[in-house]
Amino acid sequence: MRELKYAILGLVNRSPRTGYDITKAFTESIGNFWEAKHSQIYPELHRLASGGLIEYEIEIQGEKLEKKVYSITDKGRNELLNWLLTDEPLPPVPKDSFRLRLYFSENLSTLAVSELINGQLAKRRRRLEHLKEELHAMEDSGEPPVLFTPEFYEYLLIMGGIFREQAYINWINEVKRLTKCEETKS
Amino acid sequence: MRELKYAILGLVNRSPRTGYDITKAFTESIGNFWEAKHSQIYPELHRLASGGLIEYEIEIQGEKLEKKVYSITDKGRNELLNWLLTDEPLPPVPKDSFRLRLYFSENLSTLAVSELINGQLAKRRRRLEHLKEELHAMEDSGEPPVLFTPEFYEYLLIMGGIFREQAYINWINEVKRLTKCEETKS
DNA sequence: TTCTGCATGTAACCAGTTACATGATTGC
DNA sequence: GCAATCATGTAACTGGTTACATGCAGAA
Repeated sequence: MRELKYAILGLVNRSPRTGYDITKAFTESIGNFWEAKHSQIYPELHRLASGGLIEYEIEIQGEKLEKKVYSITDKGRNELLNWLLTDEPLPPVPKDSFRLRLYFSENLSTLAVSELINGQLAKRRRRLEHLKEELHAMEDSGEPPVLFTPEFYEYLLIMGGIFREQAYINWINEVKRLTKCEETKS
Repeated sequence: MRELKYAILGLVNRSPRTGYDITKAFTESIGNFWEAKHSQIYPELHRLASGGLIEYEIEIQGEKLEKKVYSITDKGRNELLNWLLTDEPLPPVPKDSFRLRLYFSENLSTLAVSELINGQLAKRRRRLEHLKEELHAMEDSGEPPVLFTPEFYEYLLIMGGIFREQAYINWINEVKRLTKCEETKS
């Protein structure tokens, strides 16, 4: 628990950045397995700063726009490393509302079920395509990522998203196959 | 949103049951994609009952133990069907703290990274084995589930869990392969 | 000058967890 | 008699979302 804390520590550990930068990061690569809105991030930054895990300098953009550029402290880096080394039990399975609907589909007509399934399939395919584009963008931009660098781990995590979404799609296809075996059996 | 509501409606729609029964269901098959504790379920049952979506009769167990057996009303069944037919955008990606740790593993030694990875792999394998046992238990107990029955959908959902966990394991194995390519390249 | 993006915050609410609290039943 | 399990609830808290609220900077 308290994992947003470590997500933020990990980001400001890579380089000093503003709350806005951090918010953006959660919509980019890291957003493939952790999301957070600015309304959660700003209060957390205040907590981390008052706990001495990060600190900030005010930078002026243009004439008078103030931005707070946060960087990690030794104490913060310590807590981050500590958390990275802790071994925790598997978290509960992710809640999944498509699965919940399918589970109760005994109440639907076969047509409605197939619409439910095909709708989900289309959305999952779109998500998969986005991830593949991200991966290809990384592969096209110069050398393959050097082992154990941030870019390397980013690459692995995008790959992880692709595996996850591909498996979801494979499962849905299997579901389609099984729900249609009366049609195809004849 | 408000999805616990529909999970409960779906269950009491299958057959009348107590809060305790519902709680148990969330630790069994449905627990592979939705979890809830009794402390969340009882208040929700009160809300659903006062909204007229379910109703209960008090049954006496033994001498004086009262249990409330809830059943669905027409209004409740209607809302359930309605929800089953609604099409919603994909929910945000599930939060995943192993992925978060791996993402920031640039701060770990290669040994620590491999411990992190192997620890996760072992836990995922155990979860996968449980799911496979559930599936085999279903397959062994008599006929294959009849299409479009609750048992059929339960079967599909356990299969879905297996696909999900298997993909996670496949990804971790790929990560292992990539993080060891210096060793194996020579 | 107008629109998009940069930048920071708070308040109210909702979902979910942990802990507290109690008591009956059944099988050994 | 004791332990496991059946049975139902509440309170305090944490994490996260939605909505409210404001204002500057840079580019067209």
